[in-house]
Amino acid sequence: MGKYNFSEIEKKWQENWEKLKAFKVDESFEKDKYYCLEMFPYPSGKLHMGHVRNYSIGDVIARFKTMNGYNVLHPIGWDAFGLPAENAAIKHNIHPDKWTKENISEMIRQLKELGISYDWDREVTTCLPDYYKWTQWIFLQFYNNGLAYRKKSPVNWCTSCETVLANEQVVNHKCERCDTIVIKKNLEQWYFKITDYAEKLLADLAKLDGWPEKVKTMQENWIGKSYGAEMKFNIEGSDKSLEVFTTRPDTIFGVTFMVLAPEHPLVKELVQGTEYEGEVSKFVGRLSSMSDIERTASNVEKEGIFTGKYAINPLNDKKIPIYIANYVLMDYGTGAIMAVPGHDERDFEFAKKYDIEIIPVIGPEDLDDIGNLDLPYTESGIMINSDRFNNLKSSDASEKIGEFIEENNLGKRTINFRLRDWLISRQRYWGTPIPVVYCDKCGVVPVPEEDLPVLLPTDVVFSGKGESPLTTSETFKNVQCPKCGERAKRETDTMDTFVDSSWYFLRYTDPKNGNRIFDKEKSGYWMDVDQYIGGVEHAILHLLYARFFTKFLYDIGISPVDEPFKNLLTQGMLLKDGAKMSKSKGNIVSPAEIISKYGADTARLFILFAAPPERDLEWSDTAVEGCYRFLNRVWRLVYELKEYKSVEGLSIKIDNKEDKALNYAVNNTIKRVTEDIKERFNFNTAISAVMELVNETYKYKEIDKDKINTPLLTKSLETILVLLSPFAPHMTEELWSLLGNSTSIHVQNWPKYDDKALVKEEVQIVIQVNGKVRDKIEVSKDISKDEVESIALNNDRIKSFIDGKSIVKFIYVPGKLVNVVVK
RNA sequence: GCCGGGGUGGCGGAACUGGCAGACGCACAGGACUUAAAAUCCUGCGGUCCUUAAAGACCGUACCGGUUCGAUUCCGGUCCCCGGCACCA
Repeated sequence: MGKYNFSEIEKKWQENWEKLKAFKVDESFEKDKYYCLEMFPYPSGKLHMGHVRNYSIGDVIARFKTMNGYNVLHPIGWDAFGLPAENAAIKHNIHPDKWTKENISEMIRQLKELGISYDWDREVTTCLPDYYKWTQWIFLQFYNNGLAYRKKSPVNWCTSCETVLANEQVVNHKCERCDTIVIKKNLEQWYFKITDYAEKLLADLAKLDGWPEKVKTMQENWIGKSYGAEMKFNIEGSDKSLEVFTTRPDTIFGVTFMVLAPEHPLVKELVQGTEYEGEVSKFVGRLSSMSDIERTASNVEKEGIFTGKYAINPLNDKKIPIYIANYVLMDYGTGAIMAVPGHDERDFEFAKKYDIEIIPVIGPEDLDDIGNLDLPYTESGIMINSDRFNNLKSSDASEKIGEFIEENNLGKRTINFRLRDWLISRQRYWGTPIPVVYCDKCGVVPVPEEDLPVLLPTDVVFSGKGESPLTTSETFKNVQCPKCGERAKRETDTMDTFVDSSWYFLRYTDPKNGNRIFDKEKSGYWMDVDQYIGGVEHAILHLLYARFFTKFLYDIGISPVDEPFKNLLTQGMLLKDGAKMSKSKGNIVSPAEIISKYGADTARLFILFAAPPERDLEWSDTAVEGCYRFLNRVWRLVYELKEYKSVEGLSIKIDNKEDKALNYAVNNTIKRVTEDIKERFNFNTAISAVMELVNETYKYKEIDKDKINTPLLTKSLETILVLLSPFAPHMTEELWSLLGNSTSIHVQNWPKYDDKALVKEEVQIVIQVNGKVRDKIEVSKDISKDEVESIALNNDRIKSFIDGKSIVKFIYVPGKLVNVVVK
């Protein structure tokens, strides 16, 4: 008998699929489309198990949809700009371009080894000019619409590497490369105005029924919408005033002090020339030299300093001291707060420490004595000490006070978001150049569309220090102003790589288009992405940015949809020995190792069988072995029985008990596998179901040789192979052709089950007494309640349990169980 | 602190709409085949008790309580684990 030689089989079919372009997309637009997308990888050079899981999940879905008659777009590409390439350049003296391209070809090889059904003609690579030209084009659209702007603002800075770091390159407040604590530095940088879309990004989360609740909640929290009021507090003895934002206008009569962030622009002015100036600037200086980690660690004690100045509460003209303190953040709200120690934990702690007055203004409804109120009281309740608003419910008071301040021009009701604008400048070489020129005469001049792409130069020096390596390229830096033709300087920063990945799914719809970002008809046909699959670590950044881009491109008439991803599946992490697989922990299992030992089909099968896709997956070497054994078992079964392959079109006749059982199993398995894949993505139970059918078929072949129903047996074998084909594409293809089929198993129609085969004449009914199973009986499926009742009550075993007791109730769930309730 | 997910045999997990808890697989044990081993095939496999045995009884889905004829599933409360956010005014 032929042995299951996985390495030979896998190689053979991979070459075959490649030659035939087996998974090339049909662009006729006639069939219903299905766009199945896995998050494209960074080309690190090596696939890890997380990739294998990601692409295996996507591949099963893509193949399943194809077999169900959909025109499936299943592309792959490379998120190819980024820091590791530049680090390699510094460390190994290899150009990022070369390093990246070598990694890509290595990863292509590994992906092909896994047998994923990609259309390799639609590859997208973000570091190639034919892609980043359009990234730059999008930048210009943002710029022209006022959504790309420059601003000076504090950014993450590593003092050792002498460069700006992206948020994602700051791990635990430290530089991921050298572990130096990151500080803030004031730099002029480019931003995308994502805050203009805060409201839409939040509201449209409600449309995303196919997204996990978890991801939506994370985005909601990240956007952080809060309703409140903005109010002006005049400063005593000054024509200046302080603006504050509060979500609790109802507490305004309890304001006993104000606090400014140390970076607040008015701080200097408030203390200038006063006895407080020295101490205050010392305090501010000390805080600004602190790293984020020192300043914002959760257990840091509140500390502050009095400015010597007072503000006036606009509602009761009360004079309140102005402080500066570490716990107020410049980048939320207005950078200044009205402090209500009676009803806010933080203000309370501060007031206690600096001995500031505390006035309660809200109490619980059943409060008898204000003296008994436990402060700080942060709940809602009934207003006290609040002049004409006394005795109102605090929620109503919020409204009333909001109206009052608007009527009296003291402020306005407003909404605040936590979301900040997106800083996209990076002092990096290996990224998309920002298409902008600075001219002494004309100022900021965008590069005209017809001059795109602004190409990355190659004559640069990688020192790993200081400014962008692009500043070392004279040919790049020095240009003519596109407007006036005078000498000008090119922007030498590149864009955050998250910009590149924010629109790649749109480019897949028309990846080769040289004239436009993508064809309208094509993107209209393919978008939106029906199923997006990736790690939950992208829940906020990538998925929020991609939504932002899509909405913007929709608004300017480019994107056909305003939400990119209809359904999102976030896969769980891979664990080994209870910990996340990671290089630093040394608990990595390499896909290459598993593939060479057991083959890609086993690797795929295990990773889908061991846990449902959303859950974390614990690696088990012995369980991998088990999956390998299962594939061998299927191999032997089909190999041994291949001579039974029946003549096409022969109808299946079922007449004995064994045939009926196998026929039931075949149809039931089709039903279960179909539902498990289609409705729940529960690949683990789908695979279990196929295993059961394999077991059944093994049993069946042990009956008398002359009793074997050849067409039925063939049907069973073919069903096993077809149902298993999305999971183990190589082995099933080999066995399929061994059974004499001339077309690929992967173009077969997904099997349909026969309802009639699933009807059992005899059903098993469980008999319970008081909810406990006491016996099981076989009865006709159409049996009436009265008949069941009489059978149950005359059953000897049941009799012994109801003997001497009276029957209170008789419950019959048709086809399932009866429950005799006795007392 | 807030938000999300989870807690079921020795292990991964199943039970989809309130109806037989533990499918399928792993590990383990016993047996068949074999000179032997591997592979393969068969059998057993939640706990306690009882019995010569067949069988049977009771307990059991983190914990406590509730609803129900019936709860892993629904409700109230408690504990623990994992993930995200966090001085957000």
